[in-house]
Amino acid sequence: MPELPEVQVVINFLEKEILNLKFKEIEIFIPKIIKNISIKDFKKYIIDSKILSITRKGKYIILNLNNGVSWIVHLRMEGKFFINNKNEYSINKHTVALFELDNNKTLAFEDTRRFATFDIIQTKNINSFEPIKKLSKDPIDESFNYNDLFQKLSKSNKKIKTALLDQTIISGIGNIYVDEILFDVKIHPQTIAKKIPLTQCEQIYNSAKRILLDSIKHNGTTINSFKFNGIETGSYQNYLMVHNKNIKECKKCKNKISFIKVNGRGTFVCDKCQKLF
DNA sequence: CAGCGTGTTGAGGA
DNA sequence: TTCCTCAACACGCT
Repeated sequence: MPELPEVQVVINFLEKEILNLKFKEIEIFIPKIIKNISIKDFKKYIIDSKILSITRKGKYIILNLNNGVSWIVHLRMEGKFFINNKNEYSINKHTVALFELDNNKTLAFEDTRRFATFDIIQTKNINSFEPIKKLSKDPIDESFNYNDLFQKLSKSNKKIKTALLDQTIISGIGNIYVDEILFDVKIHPQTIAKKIPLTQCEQIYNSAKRILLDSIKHNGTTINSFKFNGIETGSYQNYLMVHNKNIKECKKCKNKISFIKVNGRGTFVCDKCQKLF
């Protein structure tokens, strides 16, 4: 499900539903999701704590609690939250965890492929938590600077698509939006990153920002599984220009859209519109 | 039945 | 050492 827009939509939903509530009982069905702490301590830190704020770093969701601790969630491929009235959620084989809240509702977490992660860290140490420490800024961050992006890309021998998926170069972008961004700026995904000039880096930044914000406005993209209760399913899939197997020809030049592999990732590209540098 | 996938990491190679 | 690639993670869908 999740790249930056989908993660932000999940956060917007959670903010509306669970801000200022307290966690009560917790059941963990798939223990391996909790990475850096025991189940016992995970429960100890979360039970009876109040959710003060929910923030995002790249694709990480960070729930800040009133005991100085933060619960960090990464949805990876298929992590999903569900909010229900108490006793109305039915536990199934994909249920990872079930949290009882102090307003007679429950927060459930499901993950079909079991790649999602939970971590617990002191809020003041969030930025030294290794996976977050390594993240670069995302394109909707006000302080994002495309000169910095240019500096990083100009040192990289990776293909531009691979570089833009590297969360230490720029965060928040995944396999769908990277294809959309590169189509928008007319750059072929196999272009070597260091060959891209500053002016194109500025365009990449502008496109990325516009596309990600636009997608958030449409509640994200639903290809297979991005849906959860309490919010209408995203609709940005209707606005995608290339990354969708139903798009057979280029919306700009009518050329056939190619499907290639770039570093093992399925990639949609218009060979006519997108220039290889 | 085989192949594929919206993400990330660690092992192994250059 | 540093940079890069690719398999692995786990499971449902085509």
